[in-house]
Amino acid sequence: MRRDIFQAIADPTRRAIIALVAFQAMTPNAIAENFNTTRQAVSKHLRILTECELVKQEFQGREIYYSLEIDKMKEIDKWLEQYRKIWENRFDQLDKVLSTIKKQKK
Amino acid sequence: MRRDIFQAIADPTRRAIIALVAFQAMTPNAIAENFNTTRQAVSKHLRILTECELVKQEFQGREIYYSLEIDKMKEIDKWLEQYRKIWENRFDQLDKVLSTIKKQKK
DNA sequence: AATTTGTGAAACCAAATAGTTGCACATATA
DNA sequence: TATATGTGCAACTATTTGGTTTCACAAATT
Repeated sequence: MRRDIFQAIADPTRRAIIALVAFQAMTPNAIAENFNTTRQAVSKHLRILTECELVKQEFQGREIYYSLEIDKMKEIDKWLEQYRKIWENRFDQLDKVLSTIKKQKK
Repeated sequence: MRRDIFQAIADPTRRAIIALVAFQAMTPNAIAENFNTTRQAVSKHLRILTECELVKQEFQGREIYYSLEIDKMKEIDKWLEQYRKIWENRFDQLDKVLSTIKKQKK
């Protein structure tokens, strides 16, 4: 069970759950109402998301509220960082090209 | 075969391939040298990456050079956007708290 | 022309995945 | 106290996944 964050967000249902609990903490039942699957299936997704700390649990009596652990999302951002540099560099190069064209016009 | 970009980056070998071809275009054989799997396994990963347009092929005789399609990476960035807003907002709120504390000190 | 090299694809396999049903159990509510 | 409710977990299943081996075939090289 290699439960890394990339594998966690690979499943579309899990991404939808993430989107739901990003705005407000929700119970498994409330979350499950939004999908065509059983509550147990959602529960399994929540377990995976909890295991890799993408969501956190808050116990309130017999209810469990799940909410997004936003810090963990930054790890994806961190991974993207190196590639963002690449596409920003390309923009820099485009800028150079554009400024060269402007100079030629003058 | 639902081949979306999130599923593509879920596999660690594929992320490693992405990292390799980000810097320079490489042939399947050259890529495979970096892993403990067969060339054919790498070929399958390349097929998946090509299918969801994360890498592009450049044919040169009988060799095929693979390189990163950086634009596609932006889709992940786009998905992260909504969550980036959240963590940036939280920073704003932290800023408010900090400035309130500073005021109280005065 | 014969051989080597670079590649993709098909057939097969073990493991992982996402789902289901059925359960256990603690907490509310009557 | 008896019942209803909210939840997680185990067992099972069909499908997907990542890997291997074997092959086909075109492009280079001899």
